[in-house]
Amino acid sequence: MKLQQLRYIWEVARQQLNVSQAALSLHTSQPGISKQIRLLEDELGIEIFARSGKHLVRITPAGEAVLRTAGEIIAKIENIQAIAADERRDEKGSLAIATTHTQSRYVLPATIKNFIAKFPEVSLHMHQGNPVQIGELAADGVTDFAIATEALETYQDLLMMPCYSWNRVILVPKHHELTYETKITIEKLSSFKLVTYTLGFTGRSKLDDAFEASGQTPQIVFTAADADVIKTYVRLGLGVGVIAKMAYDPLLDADLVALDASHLFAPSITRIGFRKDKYLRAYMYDFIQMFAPHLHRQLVMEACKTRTREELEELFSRVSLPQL
Amino acid sequence: MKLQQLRYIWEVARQQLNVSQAALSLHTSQPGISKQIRLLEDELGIEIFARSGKHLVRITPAGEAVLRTAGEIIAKIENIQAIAADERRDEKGSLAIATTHTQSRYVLPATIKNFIAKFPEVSLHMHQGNPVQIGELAADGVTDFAIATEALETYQDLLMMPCYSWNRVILVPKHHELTYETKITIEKLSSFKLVTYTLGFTGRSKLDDAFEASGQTPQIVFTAADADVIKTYVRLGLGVGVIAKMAYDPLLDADLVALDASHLFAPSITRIGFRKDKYLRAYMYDFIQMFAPHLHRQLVMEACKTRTREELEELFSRVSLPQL
DNA sequence: CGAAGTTACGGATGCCGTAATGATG
DNA sequence: CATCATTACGGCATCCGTAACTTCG
Repeated sequence: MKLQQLRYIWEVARQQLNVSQAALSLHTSQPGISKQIRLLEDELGIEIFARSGKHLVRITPAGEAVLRTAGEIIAKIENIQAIAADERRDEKGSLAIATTHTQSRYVLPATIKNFIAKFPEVSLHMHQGNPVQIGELAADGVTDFAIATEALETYQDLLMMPCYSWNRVILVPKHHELTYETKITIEKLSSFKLVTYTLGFTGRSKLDDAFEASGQTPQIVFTAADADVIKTYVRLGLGVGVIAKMAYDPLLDADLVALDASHLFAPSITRIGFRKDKYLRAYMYDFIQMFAPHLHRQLVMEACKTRTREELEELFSRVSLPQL
Repeated sequence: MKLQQLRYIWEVARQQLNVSQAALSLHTSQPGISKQIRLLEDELGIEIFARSGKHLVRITPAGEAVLRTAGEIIAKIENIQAIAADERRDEKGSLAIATTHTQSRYVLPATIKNFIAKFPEVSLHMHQGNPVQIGELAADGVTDFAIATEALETYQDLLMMPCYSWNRVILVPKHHELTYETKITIEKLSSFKLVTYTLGFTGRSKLDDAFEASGQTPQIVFTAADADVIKTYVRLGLGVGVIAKMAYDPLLDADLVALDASHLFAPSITRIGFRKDKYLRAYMYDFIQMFAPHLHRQLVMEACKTRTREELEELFSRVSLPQL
């Protein structure tokens, strides 16, 4: 069994069983991969991929188990390389982040600006997706970090740490009637057509919860995965926008008015996470702290030592989160 | 980086940095290992072993981290092979058990007899040692299982499951005055010279606890790691023996009398354990159940899923242990 | 018939073992 | 001086890439 072979089967699985695609992404030849997979299967005496004629059509049950283990091995190999690079005080490296539009467009730019100033030799790779994809990317070891607000509890393998708490603003054109309200209520808001995030994005669930709790049914006429699209439709007069506060840019969005809605919705918490068995390069700890100042190296290391969600929550219960 | 190189550094570390020894144990040549270690260190750009001249004298701090990770990788490679062997329904394999003299001499023979009858193609390897060594052997992946009564709580990486509960007998020559006592007390026992287990072996701590609790100081004149030695000295008239009940053989020890001492000491629990990240072959599940019938495959799998000691204890709190 | 996987084959890399050399205590 | 690690070197396996072939949709 060779490491290459494990990388090959892993990449083939990642590329939906397309060997040619895997060859491209690994910068090698298709026949080489094909052959090595065959050799590995022969050595193990089992089929990892089920074939229909010459095509790989699915992963066998045993293959599932082998691939999972192979993924863990590959991650640990990368850990060894990272340990060595840290020991060498090598400033070069890469940082791959999976996150949502909201984060990469509105929150991360400031952090990343500082980060590249301090670590000019680290190459950055942003992967955008919905929270489920983000979780998978980090859990599969494709990215170093996942940053998102929703749906990240579901990944057993990810260690998630709270970064900041935030709430929403109501976005309306200038002189909209809501701008004259002294205190907007959920009931009042229910009477308007709303434009907000798609289900599963950027704390959308808390918004639904608030309406549900007050017994109102919101008139949501349009949803989008990112605030830029929402703003566009608010400008078109489609309805009242409800977006994350950090997604309102006072300069670029000067034509719109943002009304604070913290009293209407429960705050959401944005988290950063990574695989539990991941070795973090020194600059990765720095990145985390630049993004969330309370997450200093010491605290992150302690979080890594926790075994259960309860312990983890207890650890962070003593930490006060920044409010956005 | 190659898997061989990881195996090499791992074995060198295991052999107290003796490359020649590692070469022997890996059935290869010393220069080959030497060279591959150098190549790996060059590739990583760090030293894994610190050298004084040409001798490896210690492991560098970075080397510690690399070696730990290498050990995990090697274990996972073995897991892949085990998954494949199970899938092939291969009855061949090996089972390495680290345990104490008490277990291998008195308790395991029955289990092993059944096991080899059912799995004649599995080769068995017994490693004997003190509880600390036993824990290390299993934690390092040298053996599949650790079976012992003491000191196994300390290994974070091992999943320990209770097998049976047992207590002690007092061992005396025939017609010894204790054989005429209707109910032996701790106080009475304190008045005799005692021969029992060495500290750290076979539930010795419970024995000390019982004397401590009653404010007595036992007169322990001789200790040994195994009951055979203890019996020998009881036969010599050195003192009264206190051994595990299962170590008394009515046939072979017919010249001695075993007096039940369950009322004097708290019961001890013997446990079986293995590395948490270990894949268990089908026959390993069978072995566990042959040794401890309540530990059926389903239960062991559930135990593997627990994350904390509390969860684990809760799982087993509902299970009644056999009493020996 | 085009896309994708397998077979065939030649070249080059590199791993392993033997033998010789160099340190170490 | 005996033990142990490193260097030197030759043979052999094997891994890779190109080219040709085959199969499936």
